[in-house]
Order: sequence, then structure tokens, then C-alpha cells
Amino acid sequence: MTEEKRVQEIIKRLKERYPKVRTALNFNTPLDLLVATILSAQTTDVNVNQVTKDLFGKYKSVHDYAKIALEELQNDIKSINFYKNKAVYIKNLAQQLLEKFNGKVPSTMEELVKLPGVGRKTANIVLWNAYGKNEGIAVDTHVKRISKLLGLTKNTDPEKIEQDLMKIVPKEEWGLFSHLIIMLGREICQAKKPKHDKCPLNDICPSSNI
DNA sequence: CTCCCGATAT
DNA sequence: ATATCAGGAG
Repeated sequence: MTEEKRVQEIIKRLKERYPKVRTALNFNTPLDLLVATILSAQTTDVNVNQVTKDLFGKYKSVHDYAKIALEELQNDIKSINFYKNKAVYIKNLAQQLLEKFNGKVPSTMEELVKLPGVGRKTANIVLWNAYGKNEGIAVDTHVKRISKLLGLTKNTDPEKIEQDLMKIVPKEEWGLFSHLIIMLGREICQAKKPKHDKCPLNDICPSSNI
């Protein structure tokens, strides 16, 4: 099987298992999603959703983040790791949104990655879930780990992995692909204890022990 | 490469 | 006790 055909088969099977996949982060607006995604770095989405449940009620617009005291915002997200840095990112980001983007969350990769605390992974999540755009493939810890297990890349640098994946995944499925892999990583192919016996890819995965 | 730095599972 | 969790900045 060629690499492209194997990728097609992987996508086909994961689509069947996760037909309605999208981010597990709760949000109503692009701003919500941007904040939630920044908070989600090295943290479970369950933890993030718990915090944002109250957060989004209190911070309804860019202005609310921009005008709040840093210490108060830090306290509001204190149960998230790296909360001090993340609060600074969000406040500075809110300022920049007001100054440069008329208070709106931009919808291109180029603009998003210029915002503090926003890298390609975060930008890709926002672009696909909030704007339906496929400008790249979000490479998070799951995509990084599983792409390597599946033999789709030999690189360890997320940006190089993204480039490898963009060559073999059809562009119209870039956003979908990363979300399917993330779901697989959350439910089945976990880092600590991968459930090879329950994996829909175990017969075409070089790392499966089945 | 290091730092950031809480919650949870094992 | 330790590894891991939708990473990014300096």
C-alpha cells in the first residue's frame, strides 16, 4: 500500500468511528475558542472546559480581558497549568486584537501566529473549528505521537511533522485529520497505555502489537 | 534547550 | 513518585 493510500484508509476508518468530530473544547465565539485553545496547552480539555464554564460568563468580549487586572485573570484560571504565562498571553492578545484587528479574532494563519501565545497548533485549531479553514494541520502531542507510531513521519519537530503530513493528507481534510487523530489519541491510542486491541487501525499500524 | 507549573492517572 | 496532558516564548 502506498503512503497516500494508507493515509486515505486511516482517514476513512477514523471518519466511521468519529463521524461528527470537532474540538472537544467548549466555545461559542472565535474569541472563546482562541482563549480555550491557549489554555489547553499541556492540559486536558476536561480541565479547560471546567474553567471556561465560568470564565466565558465573566469575560464576554475582548474588552473584558483587556481591562481586567492581570492578577484577577490569573486567579480565574488558576487551576490550569502555566496559568501565570497564559493569563499574560491572553491579556496582551486582547490588547492587540483591539489595536490591530478591531477587536475581532483574525481568520488567517499569518495573522493568528503573530498573536502572543498563539503558535501554529493553536491557530490551526481556531481556523478549522471557528472558520472552517484548512490552512495547516494542527500538530499537538497526540498528532505528534501517533503520526510517528503510524510511520507517517520520522521527524520530532512539530513544524516538520506538519509539513510531512501536509504532503500526504488531502488539503480539504487537513483540519479533519488532526481532529480524528486527537480523538483516537484521547480514547484509544493513549501515550501511557495504548489499547491496540480496540484500535480500528491495528492491522495497518506498524506499532501495533496485535 | 529551558522554563512555565496544576490536575489526574498509574 | 512520576509521567502526561489539544504548547509557546525566550
